[in-house]
Amino acid sequence: MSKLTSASGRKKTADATAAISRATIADVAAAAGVDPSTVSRVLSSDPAQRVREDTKRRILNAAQALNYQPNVIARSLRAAKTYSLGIAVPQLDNPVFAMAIQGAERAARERGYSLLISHIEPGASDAAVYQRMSELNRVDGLLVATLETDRELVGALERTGVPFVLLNRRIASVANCIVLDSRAAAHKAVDHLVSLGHRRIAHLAGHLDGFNGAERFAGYKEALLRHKIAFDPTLVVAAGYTASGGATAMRALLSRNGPKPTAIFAATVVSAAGALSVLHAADIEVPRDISVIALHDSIIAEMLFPPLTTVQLPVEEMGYRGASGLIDLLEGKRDDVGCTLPPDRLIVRASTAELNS
Amino acid sequence: MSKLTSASGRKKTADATAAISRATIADVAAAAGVDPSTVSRVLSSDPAQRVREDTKRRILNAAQALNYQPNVIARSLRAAKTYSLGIAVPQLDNPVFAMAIQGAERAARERGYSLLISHIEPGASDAAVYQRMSELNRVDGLLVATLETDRELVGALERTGVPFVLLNRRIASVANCIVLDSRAAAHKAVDHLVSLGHRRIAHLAGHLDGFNGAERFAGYKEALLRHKIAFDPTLVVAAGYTASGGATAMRALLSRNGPKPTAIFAATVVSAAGALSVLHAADIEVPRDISVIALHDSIIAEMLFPPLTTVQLPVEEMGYRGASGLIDLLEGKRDDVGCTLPPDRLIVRASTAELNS
DNA sequence: AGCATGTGAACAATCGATTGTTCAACCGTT
DNA sequence: AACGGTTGAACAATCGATTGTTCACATGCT
Repeated sequence: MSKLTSASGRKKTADATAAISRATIADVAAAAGVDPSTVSRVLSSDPAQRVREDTKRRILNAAQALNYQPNVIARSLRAAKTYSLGIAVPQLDNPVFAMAIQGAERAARERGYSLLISHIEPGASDAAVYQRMSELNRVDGLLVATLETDRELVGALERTGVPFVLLNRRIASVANCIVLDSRAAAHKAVDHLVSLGHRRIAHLAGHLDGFNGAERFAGYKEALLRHKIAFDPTLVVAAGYTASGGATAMRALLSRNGPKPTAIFAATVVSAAGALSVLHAADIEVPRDISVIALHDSIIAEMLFPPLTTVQLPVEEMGYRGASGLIDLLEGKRDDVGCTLPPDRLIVRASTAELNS
Repeated sequence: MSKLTSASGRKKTADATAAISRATIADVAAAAGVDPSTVSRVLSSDPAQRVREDTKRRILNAAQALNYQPNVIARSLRAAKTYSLGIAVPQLDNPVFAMAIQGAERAARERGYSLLISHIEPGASDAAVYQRMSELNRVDGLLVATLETDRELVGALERTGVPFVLLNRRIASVANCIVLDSRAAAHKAVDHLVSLGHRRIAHLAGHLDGFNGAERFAGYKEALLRHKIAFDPTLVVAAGYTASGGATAMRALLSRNGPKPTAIFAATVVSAAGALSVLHAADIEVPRDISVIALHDSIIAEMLFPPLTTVQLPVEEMGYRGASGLIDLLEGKRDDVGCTLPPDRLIVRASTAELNS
């Protein structure tokens, strides 16, 4: 293919492989009888150059006839942009991450970007993952959504030289964070329990040294205060974000001295699931003997027994806003994209009930 | 390169932006005092060209000193390969898809490929998604894992001209399918129930016109036959792959005339979850009154009440094999990659028990 | 010594699209 | 009719890496 046979030469003989080797801009130019640069300017509607109406029409017709699609790779090389974003997640099977990815993918798709996914193996450092993604020049920006409370994370991210947005975690030195208003969500959950008459409300907390865990715990305390309920630290147990953590924490609560709580506010559906299994095993009936509510709705909530009352959080939208904001950043449309998303709504299922004193 | 300014020129002034603008092959060549083509041949250990040992050393040193990473985009343009695979999924929050993606990502990463993810919006045709991925010249191959029983799917895929591998679905005309041995898994599940003394075993089936639904149903029938249990069609209800489908099917089973089944074999954990909620509501205790087993283990199984006995299926490995095989295909290392993966093992939890007649 | 051979590395084209620059044709003006 | 100005489009360089070809020099041989 030494001498431009690629443009006209191929088109004539390539019917058999038409689906495989796509038309290039040179093919379109040849068909329209113009220079490739003119085609480029017409198709990207470059205002720096005027083009006669009928030339424009010829080009557009040729492009359509050949089903021309610009080659993203070539464009990327020239523009030094990949038109793709990277996201790395520690666990794909956690619905929270799944929904965040789904939102991010939607935003990327709408804006003509691709979403590149990477899994952070347990034990591996996420910094290494971001490093790899950026070193290969494969992404223009990174979405960062990890459970890890890594002090070095931000430093590592900045060293990659690639713009990034943090999801579901606020770090003081980083402006671009999209977070859920966990505090407001906690208020909503506690308000619901209080409205049902509960006052001895326990909290299955997340990681108290992490952003979300701390926020949810703070919201819990604030809500108690607002309802003039004394805060009892023995009613708070860290459960992490796993079912077994929730189970362990629930057992701790049950074996505690003093009157049993009449309601549980769990930081996540997953830990609530663990708690429910312990309650079943202890023959404590939900919601007759104890009410349970958790933050963040997911398909799992509906499947538990009893179906779990939750405060729904806009996780899909968090992913959407994160990706969309990151693209704004990359395209210079905005300088910072931080925002806090309020909880969606309370979804009352069968795990909470009026206190029967 | 008219006058090498890009190579040496930049390096001298770019300390501030060092992290952003990476070294190119021209930079390495300049530093080693050789031609870029020589650098390329040394770094890709091209056997077609011999290079003196000390030249080789100079180049390797320069590359290391500059922390040179080949630009994937440029390489892609030249090679007409993107070194990335696409995968499209209908629901990200279904753990089955999540695990398949995780496996695919692992394989891709190990082989130096990226995984590009796309979500198929409900109601949208997956064909359109694959079309889009391939049109943008963004992927070398596609992993196809959909629930849809789309007759036109294969045609649409072939029209993209991009090699593909089907996951979790066998289609006669397609050689490259990685599937789970649903039939063997069904045997395992039924065997377990029979070993506990059950003989009136109902089946919450998937979609009977889909590959997996049909296979699981066939396996169920075969296993019954092997145990000399008469097949009773009224004990089979299609439940699809949702919790509400499982609930509806379970209600149908309970309202059926004739003796109640003593055990349920559900095609999926999700439909089993729906069934469990109906059983709870009807005050039928599991496993005392009825045993329940489902195919494919997931984190959800552990969270249900009671924790669900399952036959674990190698879904992560399915994704791994799919991606790995697809790359073999692309690199000409293999011509076909079909395989059937046997079920992993039976995981006995609390939802199945000895029949107490 | 002279010619054929071989070795090591530079040269240059290429992938497909974008964009700064050049240039020819045409217009109206004096 | 000559000239300045505008318009429309071609020309050519570029992004970074790969690879077929060329070429200078050193070596071997008779």
